[in-house]
Amino acid sequence: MPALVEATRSKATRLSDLEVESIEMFINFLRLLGWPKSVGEIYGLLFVSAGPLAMDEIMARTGMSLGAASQGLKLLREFGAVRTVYTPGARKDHYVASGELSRFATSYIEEELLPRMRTAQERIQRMERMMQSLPEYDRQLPAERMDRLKYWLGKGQKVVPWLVKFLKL
Amino acid sequence: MPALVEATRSKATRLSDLEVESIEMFINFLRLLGWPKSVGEIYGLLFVSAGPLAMDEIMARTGMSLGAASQGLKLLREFGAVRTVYTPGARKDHYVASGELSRFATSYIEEELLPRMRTAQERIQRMERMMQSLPEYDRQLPAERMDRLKYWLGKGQKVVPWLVKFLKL
DNA sequence: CGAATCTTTCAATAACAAATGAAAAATTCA
DNA sequence: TGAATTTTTCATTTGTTATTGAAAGATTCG
Repeated sequence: MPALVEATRSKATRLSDLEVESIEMFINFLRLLGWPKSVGEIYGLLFVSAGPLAMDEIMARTGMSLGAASQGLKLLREFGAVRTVYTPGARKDHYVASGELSRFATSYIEEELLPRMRTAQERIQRMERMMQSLPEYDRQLPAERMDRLKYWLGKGQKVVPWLVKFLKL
Repeated sequence: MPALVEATRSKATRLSDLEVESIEMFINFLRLLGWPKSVGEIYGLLFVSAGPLAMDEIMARTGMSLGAASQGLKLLREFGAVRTVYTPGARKDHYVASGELSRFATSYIEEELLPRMRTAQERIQRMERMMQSLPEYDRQLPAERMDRLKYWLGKGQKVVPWLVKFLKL
């Protein structure tokens, strides 16, 4: 039996109330950003962990599968929400939660919200061009709504960079 | 054959480029708030519509089912994103898109984000109490992370009401 | 009132997203 | 180098959410 799987079986200690509380909190928050439950589990566990944890420990404690642990950690690493720490004499990677919680919010804004706002901007331009060829009567209402949309998008574009700066500290 | 279904079949005119553009835009935006595609389709269509549309027209134009149209319109009505207008001599309800786009953002903040922040607040208090019983050494790191979380949550709680006010005009 | 029309509901189905775990790839150690 | 260990990948399975459409419910009109 491979060592990793063996460890997973034998080390399956129950989660403490503290860990459960933390995990639930992050599952809920990260779901808001469209992240799967497994990612919340990993981060929540690491958040209240006294020291770095290896992947097999995360698997054992949460009961999640190899693939979910690997992919979740990869994702969290990419977002800078988790990092590996050097552990002398250890072969496995060991992970700690980064304290930079704002990364979750800012990466959401930068990678989800802002791109969509840019796309919307382009769409609006195309739509206004298309509306030129509508008869005056058909143009009226949509044109008013477009104006409101542009106004609101402009607001968003003003507030978002400010918000990012504010969240980053 | 019921009149509604008959109408649905016969009126299935192709969507204009303008309508497609609008629909795609709103599908993308509303997905961000966790709303299903069908809702984006309805709102996007109404947004560029020159006049009120009845449910069967929405079904015919988008090709969506009776149930999806009914449920989507109900949802949009509840959020105040769509409203019915009086149409003399008409039996069917007729819908228009409300110009109040900020409703989407503010309802998301008020109904999704804020409740979770409140829950998090409670969890944090419980977690701090639980951490009392940890040995000093095990408490150190989690305690630091908790401080950062509290700091960040406090920031969020300050900025959100301000943001809501800003978006509401 | 009662027939016709319109709207909502909801059980069944389809579409989609997440989790699993075996196999491949990469890394480490002797 | 090569055996052991660790990590990643990805086809399959499982679970969740959205859509469908028939039936029930509500409304309108004569």
